[in-house]
Amino acid sequence: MNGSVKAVTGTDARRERWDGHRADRRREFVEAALRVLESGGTDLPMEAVAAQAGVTKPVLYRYFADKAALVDALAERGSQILLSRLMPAINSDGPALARIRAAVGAYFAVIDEHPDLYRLLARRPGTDGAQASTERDKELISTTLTAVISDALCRFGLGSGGAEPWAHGVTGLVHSTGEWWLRRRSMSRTRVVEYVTALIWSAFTGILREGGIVLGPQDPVPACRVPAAGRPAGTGSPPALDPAAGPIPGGGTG
Amino acid sequence: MNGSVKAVTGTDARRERWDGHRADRRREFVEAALRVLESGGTDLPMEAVAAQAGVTKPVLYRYFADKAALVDALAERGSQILLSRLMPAINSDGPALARIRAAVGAYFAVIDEHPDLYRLLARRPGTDGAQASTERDKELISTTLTAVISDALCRFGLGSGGAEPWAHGVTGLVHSTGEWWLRRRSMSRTRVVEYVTALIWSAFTGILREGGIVLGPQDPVPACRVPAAGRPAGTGSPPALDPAAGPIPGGGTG
DNA sequence: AGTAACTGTTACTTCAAGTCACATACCGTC
DNA sequence: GACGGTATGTGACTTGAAGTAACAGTTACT
Repeated sequence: MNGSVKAVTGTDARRERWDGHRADRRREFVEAALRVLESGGTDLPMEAVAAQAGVTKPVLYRYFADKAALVDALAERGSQILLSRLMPAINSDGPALARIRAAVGAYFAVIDEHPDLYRLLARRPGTDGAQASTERDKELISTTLTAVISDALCRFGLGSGGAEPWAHGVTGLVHSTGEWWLRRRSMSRTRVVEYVTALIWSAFTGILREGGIVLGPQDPVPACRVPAAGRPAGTGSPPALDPAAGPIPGGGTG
Repeated sequence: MNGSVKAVTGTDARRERWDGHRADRRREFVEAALRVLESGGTDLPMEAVAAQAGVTKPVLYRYFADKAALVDALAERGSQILLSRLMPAINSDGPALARIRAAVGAYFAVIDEHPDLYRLLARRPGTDGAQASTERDKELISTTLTAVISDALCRFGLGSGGAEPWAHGVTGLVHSTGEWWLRRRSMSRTRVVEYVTALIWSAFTGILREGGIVLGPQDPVPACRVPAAGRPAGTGSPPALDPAAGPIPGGGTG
């Protein structure tokens, strides 16, 4: 009889049996790596990861070409964790300020829960240098933020040329403050969050104000529909801040 | 006769002969390392540095305990280069906006000239982790900025409690945008500088505005006298941005 | 039974960091 | 002029982690 898979699909079922299994296995190792990070310290020896997963190095190397690949996977995991907390906050309804505060709060909550992962990804060991997947995680976040900012600017009828640099800027702002806070913890989390929120809020409203728009803390902004991934940024010019050096309306004395 | 040093100072002159020589020698190696960075790539093998200096490893190791120490020295050098361009810009006279622009411009000019050094210091290899001189350079810059911001806030009669987180935030803002720009160079330098300046300017004026002070692009701020090193930040609370909402919604506990 | 895909192991190579043992040069002291 | 303290330098080593090679067992489809 031929209930045999081969007869039905035309391929040897011994091949397909394992499809998708790789992904599971990789996840296992990522979990193991996370456990090593939690217990261990700042570095992440491959041997320890393998041991934590209950096997030896060569097995690990069957699923990750090298250490950079593992760290990459960790980065992706980290980004997922972060974005899954960040996006609901950013996309929540409510006034803009509350959303910024929620997003910043979520960010600090995440790094508070996963300090080791954060530190690992912050300064990549293993990712030696330039080309190979340079910081796909931060890039992913910045890209997402680019879309959000770009969207917001468009809604106010402003050029979105600044979206990309500003997204990277804000990402770095939060990131650096986060690193500093983790290192020192010289103030409560709610307090840092409040300070960071104030800074971003000021920056945001200030940019709008340059475009002639005044936004109050309670004013709503239509929720962003985040597009699939960041468009490379639209067009527009940097605001001509300095009335002496160019056009643009009545100096910031609003 | 005894023109001998020992007779005069009480110590063997064979000891003092070398005082201060170490510093010179270390400088030599730092130069060599810079040359390696320029020609080579992203990594910095000790052997290459030694070779570049015309000697072998053990000699290098007589002046630097380990690689981290060398990188530290490079970081210090980098900070010096950066601060020597940054501080005149920040402390120049002229309106606040112009000074911010000059400072941001100086920053980008420096990283444009020393991209490899910048990249090395951005993600420290060798500095394994926690304790040993964690990023003395960025810390130094942030500390200096803390002083500047703190000073500025005081001049406007505002609490300086936010100076430290904001300093780290702004440092990170510029840093991240710089990294992104170096990687991509998708816009001209003057353009990024303008965008970053706009963001910082907005943040700055916004913070002042929360304190009831309106600052225009042309308005001067008394030049900062920068104290020797950053005071640990003063006192004050985060601005209560949201008159309606009391405590924090997002993120959970502090 | 034969075999394609996995499972896993021990033992190796490689490479850079860092150390050891040893040899030489300068120059002030005696 | 011999002595010796501080430097100069080298080649050969050790160590540790990344990554590889060769080999052996298991499962389930053909």
